[in-house]
This record gives sequence, C-alpha cells and structure tokens, in this order.
Amino acid sequence: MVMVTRFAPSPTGFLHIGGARTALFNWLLARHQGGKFLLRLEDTDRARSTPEAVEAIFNGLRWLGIDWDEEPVFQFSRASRHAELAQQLVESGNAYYCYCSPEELETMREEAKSHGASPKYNGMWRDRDPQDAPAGVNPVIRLKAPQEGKTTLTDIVQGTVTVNNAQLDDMVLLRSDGTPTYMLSVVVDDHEMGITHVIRGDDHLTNTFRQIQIYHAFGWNMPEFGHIPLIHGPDGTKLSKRHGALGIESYKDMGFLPEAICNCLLRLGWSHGDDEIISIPQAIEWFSTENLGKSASRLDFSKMENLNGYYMREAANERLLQCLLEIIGEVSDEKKLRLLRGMNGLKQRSKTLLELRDISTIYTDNFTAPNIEKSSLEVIGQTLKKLEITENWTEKSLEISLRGLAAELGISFGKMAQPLRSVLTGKKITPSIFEMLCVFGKDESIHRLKIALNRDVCQ
RNA sequence: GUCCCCAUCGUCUAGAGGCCUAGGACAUCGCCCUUUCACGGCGACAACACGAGUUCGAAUCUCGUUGGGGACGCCA
Repeated sequence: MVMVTRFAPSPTGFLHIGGARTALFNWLLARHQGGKFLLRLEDTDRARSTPEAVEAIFNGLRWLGIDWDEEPVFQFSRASRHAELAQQLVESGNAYYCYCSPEELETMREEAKSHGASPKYNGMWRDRDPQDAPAGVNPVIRLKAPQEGKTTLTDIVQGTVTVNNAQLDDMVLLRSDGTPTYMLSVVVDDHEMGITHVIRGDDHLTNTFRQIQIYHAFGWNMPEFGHIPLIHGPDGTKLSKRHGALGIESYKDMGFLPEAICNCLLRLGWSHGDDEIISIPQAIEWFSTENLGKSASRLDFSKMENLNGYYMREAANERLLQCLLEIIGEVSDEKKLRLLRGMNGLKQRSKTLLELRDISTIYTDNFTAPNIEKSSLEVIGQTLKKLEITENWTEKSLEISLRGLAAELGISFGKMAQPLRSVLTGKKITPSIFEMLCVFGKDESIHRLKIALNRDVCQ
C-alpha cells in the first residue's frame, strides 16, 4: 500500500515555523517512502479563514521547497458530505441530537469543575426522548461515545497511550447551523483522502482519542498517528505571536535561505546521529519516524544563523546576487558585475542576506573619498605609483607587487593595507585588499587613490 | 481542577544495561592562521532534575517526587 501523508493547516494566519516543520516531516516521510503528500486547507471556520492566509501558506511551502501531490482540498467544500455522514451516525445509533443551549453547557462545566472533575458535557440528551425537544431550538449532533472502558492509541512517536473513556465526553459533530466541526471533518477527510500516516503536533494528542471514537463509530480503519512535540518559545511555552512566532515569510525577510530553515527545522525533534548539516536530498534518504524525539525544543536563532552562513557560503554566486537584488532593487550592470566578482569575499562574511546587503555596499555605494591621515600619505602615494605600473592585474600578482613594495619601504604589510583599505572603500572592515582591487579593476582603483590624495592636497 | 505527555551541557541533540572519565553541533572564551573582518584549524568551559528500587553493573529498566509542557469549545 502506498503511503499517503498530509499537511492540514487552517488558513487563519500565516504559515508559522511549527506548521512548517509539521509539513516538512510529512513531506519528507512521503518522499522517503515514495508515497504521496497531500494538502488540505481546514477552512471550516468561515469567520477566521482568509484567502490571504491560503496564499501565505502556499507561498511559504513553495519557498521552502515543499511540493504537494494533487489539488489541495478545501475542507469547507466538503461540508455537505460531512453533514450527510453525521446524519448517518444518528441513524445508526452512534450519534444523537442535543438541544442544550450555550448557557446550559456553561453551567454544566462550572458544575463539573466545582467538584474537581474535568469540564465536560454530561450527556443529558444522550438517552432522552427527542419528543422532549424544546421548540424552536436547532439541535447539534453529538457522538454517542463509549462511557466505559479505555481507548488506546499506538502512536509512532509517543508509544502506547491509554485514556479512560469516562474522561472523554460526547463531542459535537455537527453544529446547530448544520456545519461540521473540526473533529468530524478531519476524520472524514483523512479517511476519504486515503491518508495512511498523520504526523502532527502533540497538542492534538488528546483530540486523537476522540477521533478514534469517531473512526470506531463509522467502522473505519485508522491511519497511523505520530504526535511530534511542539516547538517552544525561548521561555519554554508554546510558540505564539507574543514570542514573535513569525510567518515563514518573515524568516525570508530576515535574510534566511530556505534550505537553512529546513535544515534547522529538521534538527528540531529529529536527528541522524551526530549529523548537523543535512541537505534536502540527504534528508529524504535518511528520514524515518524512528528518529523522532519525544521532548519539546526551542528555536535557536544563533544556530539558525550559523547554518544560514554555511548555506550562503555554499550557494552559487549568481543565486546570491539574485537574492540580493530582490532586497536592494535593480542596480547598473557594472555594479552587478562587481557584486558577482566580489561575491566570494562577501558571502564568506555574511550570515544572512541582510548582512550580505550591508557588506556589499562597498561595491554598490557611490564612492566618497575618506580622510586619510597625514602619516599615510607617503605610503598611499608610493602604492599609487606601484599600481600604475602593474600590468598583470590579478590577485596573485597584485599581492606580490604590493608585498614587495612594503618590503622595499621597510614597513609591515599591515601598515600599508589598512590605509589602502580605507582609501579604497572608506571602511575599516572589508574583504581582502587584493580581491577588492580586482573587483574594482585597475582604472577605478587608481582613480580612488588619486581622489583621496588630491582631496588631501586641496585641504 | 481533571487527564495526557516530557525531562542529558545555556540551546539543539547522540546515547536503546557494561563501549560513558557521557560524544557532536551552536553559543561563549582562549590560541593559531592573517592585511582588517570573516572563513578555517586547535583547545577550554559546560549536562545525565531529585529520591528510592531492579541488577555484579543504570544516563539507559521500574516506582515516586519535583519541574516543564499540552489538552479539556457549536476553534482548528
């Protein structure tokens, strides 16, 4: 049987980091097994679901490189099917109408809490004669869940977990307005979409017991479940907006590369021995639910930056240039060429694209001559003469001739390099002198030196 | 409150009874390389929550304690 996994977010906001990891794991599992990975938008909450959120989720997944098979399913479009099945459950005696008002339910919960029980529905309409139904009240349909015995889940990640049925109440399947609830919809859709494996956050663990009861009521086979621990904020609680739980696009805006995010997410709750740097193809080859961890983890930004730095150094210069242009906008062809030629030195010094943008200003900003110290004038003048007669304008030969000059003048190379760096870029921290000279080219380099010297003369 | 889950360096983790004097990575701090900054190399710091068992032997198994998290909607 072919494995089918899915990612089923509710489009009420952006795709956040936890959702992205859930998607990644399901996707990796399917790709590893040669199965299918499906997407389902759980948009049954009409008030909170938005088309913008749907787009954000699609874009986020695409950016991460997670692709899906078949057309995404919009859960709301299947509402009538869900209602039909709820009705069937009533007819088969596995569900019933409940006419309780929200107020009645509220007091019921208060009541339960007051004597230390969990706040749940007390089943007051479970065996009541529908003749007693109050007039003008649209009922909900509730599952007639077993009240005795236990429900056991054999979870891929958590192992065997058992809950007393007495702990669970008769959940609402169909709302009074005739729309299905999440509990019903997930079960029906997972079943009818042929989902074989459900990897989701362990905040769903208790829901699963309720869903198992629904599977039983229908007499359907269950998929395998794997509940992965949640990603926590720096304070150790469930990641939320207040921790700056951001949409995946924010990580893009912060200058992260998708492969770095994926690598980082993958290592949160999953491991393969001591391996840290794991490419997507490698992850597909290695991924297995056996290596999923059971404890919650926190997102570590410094590790993410470190990983991103690695992937930037690995990335092709052309690609990095494209990323950079997306941030700074178009520049002249001459500047593009400079950026491309200087990219090796730039990317080695950047952990994010934003840092790349900052450091790359040495090649994109218009040049303004810096002040140079009087003591450096002599060296700069000598350097200029030397550069003017240098024919072979390559890093290697420039290095030979400039080091030679320093030796001739009897000074350390550092004494020459720092002023030169400053004259060339106006900055104290830059890539290698020789590399920059090559990026600028002979004419521009000499031009900059002359400007600096003349400017000093003018003062 | 009730139920469920979790527990190794600051963080992510390796570890499935002896290979553990607990390994790797990030972060931090040194040193080396060096024209600055990075990269790279070397090194240091740093953890099995606690208490009982089981066992010749426990980070690994059991129980308890503590701590943390999650779930208890006509939200998903």
